[in-house]
Amino acid sequence: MAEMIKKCPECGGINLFANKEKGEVICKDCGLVVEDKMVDFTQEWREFDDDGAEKRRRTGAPMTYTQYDQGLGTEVGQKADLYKLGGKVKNKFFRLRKWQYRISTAIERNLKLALAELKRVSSYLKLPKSVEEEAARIYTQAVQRGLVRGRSMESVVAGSLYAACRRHEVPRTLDELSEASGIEKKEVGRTYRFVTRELGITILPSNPADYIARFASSLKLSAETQSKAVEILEKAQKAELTSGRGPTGIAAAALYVSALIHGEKRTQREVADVAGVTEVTIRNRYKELLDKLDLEKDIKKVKKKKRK
DNA sequence: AAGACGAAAGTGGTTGA
DNA sequence: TCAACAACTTTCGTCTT
Repeated sequence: MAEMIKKCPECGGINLFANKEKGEVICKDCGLVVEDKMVDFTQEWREFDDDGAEKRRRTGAPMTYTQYDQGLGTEVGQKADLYKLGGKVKNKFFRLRKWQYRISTAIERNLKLALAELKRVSSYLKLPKSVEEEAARIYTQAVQRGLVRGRSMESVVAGSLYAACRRHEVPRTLDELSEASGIEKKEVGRTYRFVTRELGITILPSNPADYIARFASSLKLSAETQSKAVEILEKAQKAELTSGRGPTGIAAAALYVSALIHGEKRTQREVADVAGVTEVTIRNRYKELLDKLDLEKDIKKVKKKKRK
């Protein structure tokens, strides 16, 4: 692409994220899909002979997981075909058809409802389409594996969405998902863990830097403050202050310090609220940051400036 | 008076026997 | 399966601006 889009037309955010795999550019602040036509023209296979080419080429209706039957459908035997068959075989096919019908309607009815719910929550959170698709895929798998049994459909939807967000590095906090779906935070977390474990979905621990952009914009902090916060985060990671800690807490603390240094002071309360952690957590992380990264001088500088 | 700080007790989840 | 444990929260009292 000759020219990169620098700002999100929706919210003016500068934190755009190019996901080549999905062919999209996403604004991490508001989730808007800024550009979805990053077409990859290269062919990912080579053709040696007609046979191989036949197998690898694909055409057909596009498949999507946000349709309950993925845009495809299977029915056992068409009626017209069945009457051509003899007695025994015909009976067998009728039995199969009946079972197919029973199983598929049960699953499909559930899926239809669930996907409607999924779309609702997803649009409430302004999640990009790619995340919605992923979540739908995860949910479909969960249903097929019978993981919904004993759990409410809504909580599994929320869990799937959360997992999809994490995989696409479009982080939403558990609190936000909880609010959007009306499911308790604990429950969302529980089903999230359950579903990812059962389906063997590996999720990289979320990077605190991913949260900075969104927190900063809801606190109306400047771009310098934001990049300083990311800088602090990097140092913190090298000092091994980040492992084992909640990423939102770290992100919040880094942002708080960075705001102090740039004279854009926000109270711990304010930062804590947007990050969905408590002031105490911010204080703890904040203290650690000061201890290990000697940022004291930076803060003192600001204080001196103020006195003048 | 509001915000920052710190101690203490409680919660939910992970881990290791 | 249970107890120890770490991270985080809630609550509350004290200090600072």
